[in-house]
Amino acid sequence: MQAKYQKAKMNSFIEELRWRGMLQDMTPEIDDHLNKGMAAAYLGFDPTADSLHIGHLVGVMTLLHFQRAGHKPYALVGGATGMIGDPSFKSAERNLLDKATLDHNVSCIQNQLSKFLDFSTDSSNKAELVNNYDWMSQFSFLDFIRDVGKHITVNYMMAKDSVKRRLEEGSGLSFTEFSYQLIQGYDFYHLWKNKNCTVQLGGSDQWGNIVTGTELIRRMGGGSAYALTVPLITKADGSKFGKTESGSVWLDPEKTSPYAFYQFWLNVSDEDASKYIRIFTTLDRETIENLEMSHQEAPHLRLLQHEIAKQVTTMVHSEADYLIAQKASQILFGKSSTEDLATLDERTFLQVFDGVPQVKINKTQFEEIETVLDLFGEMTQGVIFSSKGEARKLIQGGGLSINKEKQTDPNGAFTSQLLQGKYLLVQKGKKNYFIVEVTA
RNA sequence: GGGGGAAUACCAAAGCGGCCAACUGGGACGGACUGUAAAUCCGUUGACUUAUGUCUUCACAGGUUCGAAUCCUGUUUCCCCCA
Repeated sequence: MQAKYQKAKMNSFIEELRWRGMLQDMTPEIDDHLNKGMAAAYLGFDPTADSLHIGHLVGVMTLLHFQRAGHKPYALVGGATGMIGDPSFKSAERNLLDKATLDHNVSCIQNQLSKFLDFSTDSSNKAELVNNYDWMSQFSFLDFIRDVGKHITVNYMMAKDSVKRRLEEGSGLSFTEFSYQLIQGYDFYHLWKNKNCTVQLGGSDQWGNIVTGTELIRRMGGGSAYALTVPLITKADGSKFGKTESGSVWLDPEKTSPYAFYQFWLNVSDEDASKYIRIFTTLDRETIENLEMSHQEAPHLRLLQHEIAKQVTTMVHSEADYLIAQKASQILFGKSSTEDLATLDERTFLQVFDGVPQVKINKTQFEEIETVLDLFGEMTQGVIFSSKGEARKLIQGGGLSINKEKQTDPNGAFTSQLLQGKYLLVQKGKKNYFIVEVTA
């Protein structure tokens, strides 16, 4: 009875990915293999920055589903491969990072990963973190060339799409990047040999590298291993997923505030929402399908977006951060008043307006302000408006608010009070915010 | 090398010597509407303490004229045709 249940559960991994639209490709006998019992799989993360961004979340979710199906996930952070640079679908040779930066990045990323998977010591399928620098750094070049390089032909390596493309474009490819697939392939072999890791998961751009790994395992160890890839995330309008005007959406709250993170998901388009809720949340199929039906009935409520934003923000940050972000969003975008704005504490206020342009003025200047327009003269040095005329026009057009209060008369008396005793929130149009900080 | 044409605001593109800070379209920004969306409608788009006012602008430098984006001369750049 127990065995039967286990079996159904194991198999569910592929089924799970399939209905979530997270299955791009897999090697033939993988489902039989997973049905036999607990298997181990790994998925690699490139330490190109000191934080993961939401693109990496797809890999994280893949590992998470794998673990939930009763298997053992390894999250590999590429301390060694990061030194080489993966040429897959990159148009140009990459810059190399120095060792110190890489070390820093590796530890930051490991730290982030530890949040998502179950690393507790009592379960047999607990997640583990590995770093390929641990085994690659001791490998001498001669040994590597003899023991690994001998098993794979250059013809085979050049046939890979990722390499072929670079050769055809004529942009060239250094030997360093060319050898990347061998290193990654060897990682797979190493984990297979020492950790009984038989599956490698990855984005569809990793297919070539993963297959080099299964090939190495076959030739060097006479064993079999499997590959499974997930599709690259796309957006309905064709633009790149995971980018905003201000750059990548990071998981590190220092780089992308929880509020901005929450906003990113809230602003997902209707076309993408169904896809993303399957990929980025662990909600079950029934719940998602019900939400979709409700969404179709009342699209303006954007239930899907709200749910994605809630789930993902809570998972990546915390419930408290989610609640703050939600409250801040209501204040900023709902019908709110100066009083609502004043209820935000300073920390939240600064978090919400993280990255918003700021101008400092001193107390004397502040006291000299008589009309609304005075604030936008030399005092704020063209940060908010390039000229007073521009400010005047916008005010007359009804597009300026201070502390959420619409200003309609440029020459009217300036009556706004400071928030937290030192801030003024200037809103130019709907989404352009500026903070004026009054210093002592 | 010879001949012809063009240079106007973010882009495109109008512009009888006075009524030109310069038609119009796009873009951008703002407002209304809305779902922090799309579509639509409206407004702004040289600067100035908003004034039916002043100043600086139509490749650059000069000139004609009471008055020049508009006419003349030179310079630069671009396009086309002939070699």
